[in-house]
Amino acid sequence: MTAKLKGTRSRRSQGAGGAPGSEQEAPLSSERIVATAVELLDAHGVDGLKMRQLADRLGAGAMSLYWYVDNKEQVFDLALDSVLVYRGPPQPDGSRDWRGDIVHMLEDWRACMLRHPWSASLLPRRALGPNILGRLELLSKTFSRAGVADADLNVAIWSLWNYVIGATITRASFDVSDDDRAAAQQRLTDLSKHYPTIERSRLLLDNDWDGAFRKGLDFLLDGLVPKH
Amino acid sequence: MTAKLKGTRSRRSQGAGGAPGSEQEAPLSSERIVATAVELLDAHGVDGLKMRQLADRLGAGAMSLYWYVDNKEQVFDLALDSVLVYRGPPQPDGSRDWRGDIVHMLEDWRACMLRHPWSASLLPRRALGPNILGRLELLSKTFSRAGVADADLNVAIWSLWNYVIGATITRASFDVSDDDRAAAQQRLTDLSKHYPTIERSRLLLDNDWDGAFRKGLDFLLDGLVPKH
DNA sequence: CAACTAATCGTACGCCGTACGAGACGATCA
DNA sequence: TGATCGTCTCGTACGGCGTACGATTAGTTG
Repeated sequence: MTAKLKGTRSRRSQGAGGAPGSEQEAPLSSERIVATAVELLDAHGVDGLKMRQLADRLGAGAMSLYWYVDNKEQVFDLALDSVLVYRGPPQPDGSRDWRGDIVHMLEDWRACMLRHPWSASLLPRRALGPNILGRLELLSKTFSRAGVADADLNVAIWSLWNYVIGATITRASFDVSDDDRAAAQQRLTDLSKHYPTIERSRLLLDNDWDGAFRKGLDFLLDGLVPKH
Repeated sequence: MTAKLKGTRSRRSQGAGGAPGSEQEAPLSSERIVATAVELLDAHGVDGLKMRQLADRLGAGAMSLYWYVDNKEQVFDLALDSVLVYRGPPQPDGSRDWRGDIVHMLEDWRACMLRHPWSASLLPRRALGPNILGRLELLSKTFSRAGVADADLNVAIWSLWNYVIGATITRASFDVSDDDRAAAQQRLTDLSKHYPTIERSRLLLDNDWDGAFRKGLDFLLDGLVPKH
């Protein structure tokens, strides 16, 4: 029935009667669907992804997608995981700078998600894909290398995971399309009015997000690994 | 036109012809709508809240709700903020145990959100309500009391905010209805199979979430406040 | 030729949020 | 008294969504 194996691919209709000059469409495939879904998600956000529009963009009928994916949720799962491929730490392996490796891994993770602002908020409520698990596995291995084990290891992994997810979601939620940046700023300024400490610190207005992320990360790592 | 002021309230129809014994409904109001929305969100999650069902539960027609709220998004905003009221730290004020106050505030915040698992994931993508801002203001004041100021204060607030949000979202996402707890466990066990370090540490299976939250929080606070 | 499989997609169904406008009711005023 | 108004309720309808179903086409295999 609904076999999801990539079979041999060949033929393609290009209109009626062989009219020349019509554009050549690549054949439909799971990969193309996912790649196009990522484009649309980047452009319109989570709520802006519609199956019909996705199919349109691929030059296909809406229901054709369902030969390759079970449902819209699976599109989310695949798009999310596809965005989180990790090349690995700069020094392939035996490096003893475990802390540098971890920081690199987490900053890269955050950067990947900020490049696709929908991804962070999607991650916690969707299934874990191989790329995400690969990152977790690598993180665990690196901590082991640093001498963290057992219960401490789980505490470390989850603390960092939580921190990275939270920081990225928060950061992404403060991004707005340039169109209404002014309006958003005004709204935040007004909001602050009745909260003096928040207003004085300009907490909602300008922040060095990257620097703050890095600082909190350092503090966490200071505590998470044994004295030295 | 669409005035949103709570006016004088009085009459209520109770069916046709004055049939006796019909149940008395409280009049519709913004408060009742929000309270019932919270009930439904608790029961069915973010995607499970439908305007028609909400109206049904209130004994009203679907469109009656729109006299009190602009749209569904506003229902989310109000429900979210309504869930985050904060009673304040145990020692009303002048206490010098700023760290205890902060920990209390953040653990209470996390507890509030875990009581309503939909709230954490909603918070970052919805408008900030007065209760949330009140918590932030109190947090800022407490840090000021501890001698943290200016840029450091913003770093501290956002690091903690990120950590709490991330921890709560992650924690909530691991909660499943008891029905399919077994299935979920099995799925995670299978997943771990190909990731040896994850499997050995049982990272995805059993965790002391509360303990881990508290530990990471302590590490963050250790770093965020000046030596002493 | 027939039978089977892989792939495409038009149509239709049920559900959603909500625009619109008609009504019901009490209060106000001529 | 009746006309008018503001407040509140809700039936109907519209457009858009995800997707079930089954017809259709084309290539492969006998």
